[in-house]
Amino acid sequence: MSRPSELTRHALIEAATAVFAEKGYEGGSVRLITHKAKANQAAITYHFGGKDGLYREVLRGALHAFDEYSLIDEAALPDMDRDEALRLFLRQQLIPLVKRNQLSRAVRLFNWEMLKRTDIFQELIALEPLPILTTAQGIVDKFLPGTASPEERTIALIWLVNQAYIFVRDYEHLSKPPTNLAFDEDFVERLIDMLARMLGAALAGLHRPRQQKGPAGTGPRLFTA
Amino acid sequence: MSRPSELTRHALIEAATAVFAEKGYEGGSVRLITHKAKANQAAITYHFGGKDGLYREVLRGALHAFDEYSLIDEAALPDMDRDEALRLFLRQQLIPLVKRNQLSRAVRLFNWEMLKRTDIFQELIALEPLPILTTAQGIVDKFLPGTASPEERTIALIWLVNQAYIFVRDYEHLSKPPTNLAFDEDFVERLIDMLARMLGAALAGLHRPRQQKGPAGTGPRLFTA
DNA sequence: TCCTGCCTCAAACGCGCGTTTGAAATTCAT
DNA sequence: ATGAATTTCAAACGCGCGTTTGAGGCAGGA
Repeated sequence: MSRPSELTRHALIEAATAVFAEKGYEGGSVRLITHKAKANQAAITYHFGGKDGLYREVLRGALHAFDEYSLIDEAALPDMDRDEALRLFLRQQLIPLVKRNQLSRAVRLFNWEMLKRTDIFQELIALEPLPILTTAQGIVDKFLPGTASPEERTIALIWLVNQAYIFVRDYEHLSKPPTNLAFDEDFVERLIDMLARMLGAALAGLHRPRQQKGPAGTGPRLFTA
Repeated sequence: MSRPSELTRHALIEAATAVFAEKGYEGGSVRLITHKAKANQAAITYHFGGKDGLYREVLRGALHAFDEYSLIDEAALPDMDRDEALRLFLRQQLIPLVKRNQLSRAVRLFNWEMLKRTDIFQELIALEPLPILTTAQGIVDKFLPGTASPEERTIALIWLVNQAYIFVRDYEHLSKPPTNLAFDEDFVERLIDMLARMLGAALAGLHRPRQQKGPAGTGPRLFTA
């Protein structure tokens, strides 16, 4: 660890994590990263083989941060109340709005990957499932009955995972006119509460009787025009 | 219109609309656009003052396409059943999944603007409200009682607008492993139905008692886990 | 015919990007 | 201390980007 080479390695990963979390993979330039890390541009190629290798290391660190700092104990999830689990899940995802720590940077990184998937990310999660996804799947399973189709489960999963990211994505837009939302802790608490009620109702509503209005699934095609 | 200059002008706008709808503003290069339009690169600067001017024209066309081809008659909205309005709204937003027409390209353009807001877009909607937003606001108003706070209305609006885009964003990811969703018309119909039920329940659940687990209307009790 | 405004074109400009180069500096084992 | 391996460094390379240049084509009126 004290070997001088490890020093710049660590500084690069640290700087890259901050930059990629803020700007995404494409938006984060090696010039900015090396400047923040007080290192030479060539160091990235030397230590990581290139920008992609550095990003892979950053993603690994983010996955590790989830193991370490996650609000949700994966093992305790099955025994949890489903509304409580939903709230915990939302709180974890909305952390970047009020905190700046390792967990919030990890959430931001995964948020970017939701928007623009990277091959590097794709390969990484092919080996090991993303913690957020397994958690979300667990929550969905608490709401959907065993009779739900795989397709329904998949849609619900994708849907749930994206719910909090709507507000994480770029809250700077929302805090300026015409929206003017103030993202302080009180607001985020209200947001979590409101979202928890909405998402809970949405998921709970899934295995209720369908719309009485008509045969929704096989109804007339309106896409012809 | 038949003046030779109008010909390349129109070809440029046409090509630019397709390119920007597919790749967004930053991702769409003038070289690709001019190649598609069989025009010279300098023509963009000549006719529109630059890439931004061309994009402004594309956005104007998209707004016009909404006026022209929208599935939702803004005037008829207040008298519509709220679930029906929700379904129509979702159908309109999910059109890009199954059709490639002017409306679907407009939806895609606005989808990109949801992800990465452009100054050009920002200025445009400052003058005139976005049709999608007013429609969504109308639907939210159908669900939320007059007693709801402005903050709640705002959050619900932002939330609703983003719901369909989750699936529009990049359905190519979802149609490949490990998701493997087939985006044919039948599937999109089922998706609309499922989302309509979920979002309807979510919005309707908002002006119900808060996280009380008691009231019988809110859903099944959580005796299980 | 000549001129004048409109329009097109190939080429080049300046910039930021990720990466490579080759030598200097530093570290480490012998 | 010495030689080899490791690590840093400033500079440059090649590429794609949006834009500019300046010459040239092409009308229509005097």
